[in-house]
Amino acid sequence: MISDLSRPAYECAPSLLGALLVRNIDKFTIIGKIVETEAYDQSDTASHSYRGVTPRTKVMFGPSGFAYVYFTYGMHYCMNIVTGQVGEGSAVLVRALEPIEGIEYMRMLRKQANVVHIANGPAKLCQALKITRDLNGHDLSKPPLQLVVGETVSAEDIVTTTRIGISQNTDRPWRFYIKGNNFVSKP
DNA sequence: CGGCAGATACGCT
DNA sequence: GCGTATCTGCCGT
Repeated sequence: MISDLSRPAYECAPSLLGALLVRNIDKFTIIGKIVETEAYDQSDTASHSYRGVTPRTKVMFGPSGFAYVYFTYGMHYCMNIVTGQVGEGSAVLVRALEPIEGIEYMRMLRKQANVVHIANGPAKLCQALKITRDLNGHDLSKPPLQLVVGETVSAEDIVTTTRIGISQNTDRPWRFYIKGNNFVSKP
């Protein structure tokens, strides 16, 4: 079983490092290890959930263990894992994956030969795993996209920093990544 | 490799 | 209208 996702996002985010995302597309299986995450919650002006429930953000307020996929910049998808209690509006943004299986398939989807650049960013990994709006609200305990237990990352191998790409609450230390991992977006 | 512009749709003011 | 939890290509060093 995956770590308890009913906890606050800033606690789940570091504990999700090392977990695996398993994606089934037709007969192919793609697996990536989570190496970088960020926490967002309702008390946070940088979070989509800050202004309450809307059609777009309602998944964030639902039960934990579901996928919140949003579209931004007119062309990119990003994927979150919903955390916390029902009604709380919190989630963990998956910012980077280390490709484990199905690398050739990911290369094709990304049109990118260099493995390091296949999934080292939130929109890149959605391209690599073919994650779109269809998977918004998907239960991550079931195919075609599952969150499963991977390696355990010890606390001393987790680096904590401020978050990337936001203009509010930039001082919150809510970004986490695996120390020394080459597939992190910005080490 | 670092910095910058451009792409481009949609939710919310 | 405006700003966006981003990426890529193009430029200069």
